[in-house]
Amino acid sequence: MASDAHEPASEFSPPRLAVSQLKRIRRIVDAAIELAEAGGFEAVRLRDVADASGVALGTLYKYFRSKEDVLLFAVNEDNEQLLQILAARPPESALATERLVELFARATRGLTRRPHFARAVLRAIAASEAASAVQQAAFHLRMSRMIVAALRGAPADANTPLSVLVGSERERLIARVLQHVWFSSLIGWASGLHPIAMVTERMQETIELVLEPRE
Amino acid sequence: MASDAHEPASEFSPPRLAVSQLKRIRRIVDAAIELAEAGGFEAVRLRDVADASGVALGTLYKYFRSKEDVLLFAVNEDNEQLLQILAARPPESALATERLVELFARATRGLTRRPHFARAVLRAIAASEAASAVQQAAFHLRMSRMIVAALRGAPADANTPLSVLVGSERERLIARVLQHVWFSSLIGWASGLHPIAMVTERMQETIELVLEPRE
DNA sequence: TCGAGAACTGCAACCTGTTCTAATTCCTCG
DNA sequence: CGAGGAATTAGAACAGGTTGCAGTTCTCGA
Repeated sequence: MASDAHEPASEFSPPRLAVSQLKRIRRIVDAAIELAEAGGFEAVRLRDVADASGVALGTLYKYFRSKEDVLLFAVNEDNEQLLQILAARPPESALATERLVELFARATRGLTRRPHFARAVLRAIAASEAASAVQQAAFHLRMSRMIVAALRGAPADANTPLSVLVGSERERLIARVLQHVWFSSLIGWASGLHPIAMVTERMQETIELVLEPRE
Repeated sequence: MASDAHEPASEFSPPRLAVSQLKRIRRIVDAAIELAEAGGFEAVRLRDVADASGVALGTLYKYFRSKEDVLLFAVNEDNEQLLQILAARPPESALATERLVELFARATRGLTRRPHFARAVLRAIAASEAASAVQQAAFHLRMSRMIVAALRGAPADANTPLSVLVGSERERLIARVLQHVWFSSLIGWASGLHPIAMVTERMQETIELVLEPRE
């Protein structure tokens, strides 16, 4: 099923791509991001993406399986960047709960700074098929790494490959729970269930519930 | 935006529908469920749904805004039934954690008994627009009620209207967190990220993390 | 340098969600 | 009963994701 030429820059298949091809991919992704920023998921019409990036529709489909795939790729880039930033400037508070709250506040702000784009990628994540599971997993592993780092008050390690698991059993459990709540809250925001501020607020409550002993 | 004739049986607009109309809706929903059970989200082609239920496409669109809307309606029915069952036969364990684990085990089993249908509705939930937020909210409120009941070891109340909030602040927080984790895990399952057994396992871990004092 | 094969292009075609329309049927109220 | 309006129908039409194809261009190894 999962073939060879697909999934550019995936951390799993060695990139046998010429520079010109990488540039094409870049243009495709950039065009998709731009359209998504302007009008969300529906505004990303692949015909337009192809046009804007000076590429034929067929070429686009050579590199990406679907519309979701393009957006998933974009959000993974974003997320990778977040990891880099957090590695460089970790949350500074002395309290684990505060560090986590800050982590999620930053992540949420980073994502929803471009609300249309954020809604678009959330929709792409939620609707993605098994074929794109790899992308999802990468995102997940990256977030876990950041959460564990925040729990420990250590800077996140942006260099070791994602396949290396980090953290104790309990730390990984907490990381999973927080990610689930975050993701699900974001979906709720994207569906118009609640405003964005509530996402951060919910994360704060959740972090306190999970980390602090019962009152 | 939200108009009048839309959203049959919604708990918000008084049902001014003739019996014949209710029957049409029933046939539509049943046909959609059947197709979803057979082949998942993509197999629910609205032309086929209309055909199978002996209704014109236009009529279908008179009662439902979109494909997602039909599936959302179906899953809400399912969920309503779960609430009824739980009201009649609540989890029996003496321990709150065990009652919750059982609640989610039952809910998960009930949903994924028909895996294709489950994937279809999860996709519908995740991708739904603001227009369907009402349906989502109803689902959420119903789940909250069941969770709070399980926390207390009391039978769920299936009769008071959903608009009445139940539980203390803390109980509602726990209910939210558990729902988020559940939903997000299910999405992960639906995307092929992990097997269904893992959903139940993750719920168990999460419930213990949230309810039991730190080790 | 040359030729084979891969990459790319432009474009048409297909599918399915969604919308629209012009008839037709049904129901209700006077 | 009869008229008017709502509900329904069949079917066309439109949009955008996805696929397929025939021809052109690029690239790379011999």
